[in-house]
Amino acid sequence: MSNSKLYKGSLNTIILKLLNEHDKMYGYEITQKVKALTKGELKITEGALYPALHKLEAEGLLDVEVAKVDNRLRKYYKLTETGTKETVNKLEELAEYIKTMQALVNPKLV
Amino acid sequence: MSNSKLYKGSLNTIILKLLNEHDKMYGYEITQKVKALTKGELKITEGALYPALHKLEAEGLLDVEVAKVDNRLRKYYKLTETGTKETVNKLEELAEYIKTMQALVNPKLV
DNA sequence: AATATATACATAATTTTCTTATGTATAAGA
DNA sequence: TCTTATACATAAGAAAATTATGTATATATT
Repeated sequence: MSNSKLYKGSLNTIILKLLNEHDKMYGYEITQKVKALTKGELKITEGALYPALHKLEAEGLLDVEVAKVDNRLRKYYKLTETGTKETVNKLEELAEYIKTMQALVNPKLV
Repeated sequence: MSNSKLYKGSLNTIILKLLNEHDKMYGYEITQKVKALTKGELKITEGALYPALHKLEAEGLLDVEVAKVDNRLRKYYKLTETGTKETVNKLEELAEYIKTMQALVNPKLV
């Protein structure tokens, strides 16, 4: 994912937020979108992404729809209602995380 | 550590930064300091903290000094020179992480 | 005096999340 | 023809945490 270990635990937040923005996306598209948005800083590996998508689907946060484009398989994922609610939670947690870490590394400013 | 998984991977950064601020600290003191600075948001568990301290020491980032206070053992940790350099790296990584995540969750602002 | 809580360390089993490696298959470009 | 891009998947292993224990002393409460 990156040389930094801080991204551990962030993958679900990233997936959910992207699906919240783009309605429906397929796995490979997510990897490319993340690469583009972060200017190459962050690369989502397939070994991390696909199991994560399967798990989110199993938990009922994502719905999947299979399509065939140019004779190739695509699995489009979209948020369920529960998934949309969970996205809000994840984003709140991210904001809280950033606030907390800033309190720790920059105690004078907080 | 917290209900949020985002803290996974942040523990070393937190330890190094606190030691950078406070010169020398012992394990239990670190747990209390984190609790206080984050107003209870973040609780470092012993099962995470002590192995992390041992590893940082084994990697040469921390020096340890044992003391007896009130007939109880304390292990004071302090940054080595390498540890101080690594603290700078970790803080840069944290800043980069926050920047990257903001690009992902708030693409319009970036 | 007895009991609970706080201080202070430690580790072992398990879980979660990721990396690395590998596999299949089609399309497009050099 | 061969490499790169597209598109999925999983398995083995590593890393970092959780949860559960364990030891021991000091202090506060009942």
